[in-house]
Amino acid sequence: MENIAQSVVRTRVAPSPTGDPHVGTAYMALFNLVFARKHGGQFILRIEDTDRARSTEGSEKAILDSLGWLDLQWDEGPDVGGDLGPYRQSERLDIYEVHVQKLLENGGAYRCFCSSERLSDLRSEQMARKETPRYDGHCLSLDPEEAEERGSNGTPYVVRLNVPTEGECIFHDELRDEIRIAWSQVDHQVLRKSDGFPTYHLANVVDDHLMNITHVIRGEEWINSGPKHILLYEAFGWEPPKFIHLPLLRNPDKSKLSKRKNPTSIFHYRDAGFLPEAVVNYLGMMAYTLPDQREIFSISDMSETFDHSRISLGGPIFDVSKLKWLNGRYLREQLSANDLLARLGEWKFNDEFLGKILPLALPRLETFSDFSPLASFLFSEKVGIDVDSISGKLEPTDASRLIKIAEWELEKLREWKGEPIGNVFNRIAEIEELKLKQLMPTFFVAITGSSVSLPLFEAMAILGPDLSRTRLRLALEVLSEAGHGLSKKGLKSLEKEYQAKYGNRID
RNA sequence: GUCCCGUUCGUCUAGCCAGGUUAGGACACCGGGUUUUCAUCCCGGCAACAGGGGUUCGAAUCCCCUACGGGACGCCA
Repeated sequence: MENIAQSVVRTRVAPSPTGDPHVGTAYMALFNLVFARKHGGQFILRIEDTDRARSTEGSEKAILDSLGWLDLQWDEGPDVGGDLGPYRQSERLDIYEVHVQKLLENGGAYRCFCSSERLSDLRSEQMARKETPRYDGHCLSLDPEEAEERGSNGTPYVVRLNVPTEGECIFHDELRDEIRIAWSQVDHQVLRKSDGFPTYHLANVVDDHLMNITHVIRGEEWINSGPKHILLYEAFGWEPPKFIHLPLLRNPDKSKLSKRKNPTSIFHYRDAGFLPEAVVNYLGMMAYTLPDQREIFSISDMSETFDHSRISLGGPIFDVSKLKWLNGRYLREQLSANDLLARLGEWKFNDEFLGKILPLALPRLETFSDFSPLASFLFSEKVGIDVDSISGKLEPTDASRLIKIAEWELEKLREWKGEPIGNVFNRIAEIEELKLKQLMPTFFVAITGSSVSLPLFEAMAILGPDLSRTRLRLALEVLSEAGHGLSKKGLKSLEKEYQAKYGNRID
């Protein structure tokens, strides 16, 4: 504790802008934030957008917006700036380049010219021999000068970490004490890809050091990469930060929390009508209790009393029913009727949101009182459905298949708007050789809970991707409970079929 | 498969580090009360130290083994 007080504590959360803003990111951000606040330090937000195939601007904005919605305020970041920026890794390429050169010079890393074919052959050979797949050090034996020349001639190459062949890496985790991993277990990690971008490992270590991060609080999934990071700190002659690895949030089946099994997008909870303070409070309850065991607490309550040694290490299951109870307490105990009005206004009862619905509803109205039944599904988390209505004009098992396919196709959508959503269904109808009229009743009911409703594509656009996905999942559950679901085998063959007809799925 | 991390009610957890508790609280669930209904609220109930070996007068707590769960093994992060 004493050495924590001596230097200024700095923590960070470093999400990569791919896909939806994840509750796991918020969970990590919260613990980093309260740790920094407790010790009078700073909390930094850094965007790790080194995967140029998957990173998107939209996703970065979503991260900023969602963490902002939760009131997890960062002291430095890409939007607010700071003295040690830039805070977006894609803007720091020259910095990484300098450091890569340093490693190349001091032998901490080496150039590797192996083709991806050779690498994948190597991998399959190793798998066949039941060995752990890893790089065999082929290019390590290259003469460095010769390698440098080949590189400057334009031959594509990657830069790999030079890992000791013997001994073990010992490092400390503040919650687990000593962790020992044999160097023989550590792969010669690629540090710079052939496109010139750094990988996570390099960028992360360089940035954490240059941004004076004192405590790296991150998910348990990183423990095995610890040796790579320690090795990099050593190669640069830097003192490593302290590490705190938090247990991972889990699905009810105990696997790592994933959107396949649970709503993981922060926006899902916003759109489904949760209060940000309740969501944060719940996240704080995962793996942690305040010293006095309070259940209702704010970020500042948690900051004032935070003690990282109270973190429990079993992976907590993200259980929505307790979150709902907690949200209910916030609603009932913290809000007056007037507050509630204001909050409902912030949520969906405002001109902007209603304004999107009204043009769709207007042609379908005879009286005002027709409006609410038409639009109520946009204000609900889920809708009431049964097997018959869900099946529509399809056989129930076909409905299951098609809903699954739609889920996968919808995930590919970059822009969640009516027209592209419509295109998805048109494409499915075409490929499956169905008329849209046969296909759509199922989706109408799944999304709106009724066959009398607003135009579906526009309605889905308004509902948002997260709630739409939840409804499709619910429909699948209803079908499955009635015995019309997809078996494990069926799902596998569907995936193959899907890949053949529609192309690869994305994550 | 190899390595790493973990394991207290169905779930979140307290207790463990500094061995002695009827193993406590909360969610969920069940029952009762209040409420014109429902919800809230109140009362009650259910339910756990993964297993086996040590150490000790005494183990949820310290040590070892086993089992189980999870994670990592990418030019993803």
